[in-house]
Amino acid sequence: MKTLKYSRQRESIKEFLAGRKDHPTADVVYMNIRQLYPNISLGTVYRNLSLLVSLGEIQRVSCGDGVEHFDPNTASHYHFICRECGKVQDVPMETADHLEKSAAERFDGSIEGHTALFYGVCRSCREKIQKGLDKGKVM
Amino acid sequence: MKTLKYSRQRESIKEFLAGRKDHPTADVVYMNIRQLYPNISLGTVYRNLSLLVSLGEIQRVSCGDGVEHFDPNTASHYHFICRECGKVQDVPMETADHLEKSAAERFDGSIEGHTALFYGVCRSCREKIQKGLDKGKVM
DNA sequence: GTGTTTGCAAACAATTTGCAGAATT
DNA sequence: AATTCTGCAAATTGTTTGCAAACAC
Repeated sequence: MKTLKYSRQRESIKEFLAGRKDHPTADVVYMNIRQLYPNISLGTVYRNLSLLVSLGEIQRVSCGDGVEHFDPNTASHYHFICRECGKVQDVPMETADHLEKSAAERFDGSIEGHTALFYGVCRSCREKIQKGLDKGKVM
Repeated sequence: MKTLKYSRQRESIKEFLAGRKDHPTADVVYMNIRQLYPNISLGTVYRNLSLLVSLGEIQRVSCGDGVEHFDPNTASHYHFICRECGKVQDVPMETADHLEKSAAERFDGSIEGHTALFYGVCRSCREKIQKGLDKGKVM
């Protein structure tokens, strides 16, 4: 049988994620936790993130950028990825569950759920681009 | 300047993809093209797939299974991934573009597009499960 | 003490890249 | 002849795993 034992590393990973509004990658988690526990290893971060996902305490978010992101909110919701900085954030809107009905009508298999990903440019990147263009046009 | 030269390998990759209703991975493309051109290398397959994507002739589809899939249909549409066999297919329904308006109202950044991914069990896996047969992963 | 978790390094899987030779124009 | 494309192998990147020591209960 497998009981769960306390680990300060795991605790701090949970805390760190909970304190973010975006959804960092394992490496970003690692870089940050290292401030507090300089000896933590990347393997431990990966192991704990996977454990937390399978415990249902956090959610793994894949968005096609080749890296997994982690979200402390396990409720079903939509995400946004910025094509400039790659940051992944929540989109605070209702999920369109009626889409699953439409899909089921037109698809020959059972639909169990869906995800949606919006992409574009986030606010801070939009601002940076505007400033960068202005400064860049110094001829 | 970079002109494009003919290559039978690239042609056969395009043909192979066009003849599939599902969206294979680079490795599956490789395995299949190898029947025709036994000396083709995986690197060439990857290079051509990337080239075709950047030419806008095919589409790259990421669906969180850790491998990229390739779709000969470049129009915006939704996908389905089977949690049993991993096969990725199209869902022939209209895209819900009004979602982008909703998202834009609630999100502080510019929304340029969206994708949706449905998941569940495809027909052939459902049948196999009912029969109790073994199932292999087809990516 | 028993079982879980850690740090480290090595292993892995998917994809990319450097290079010399082959193919296309 | 000039470029582009290929096959091969090595390199990269993100993630997982084996193991002995450290930690929690």
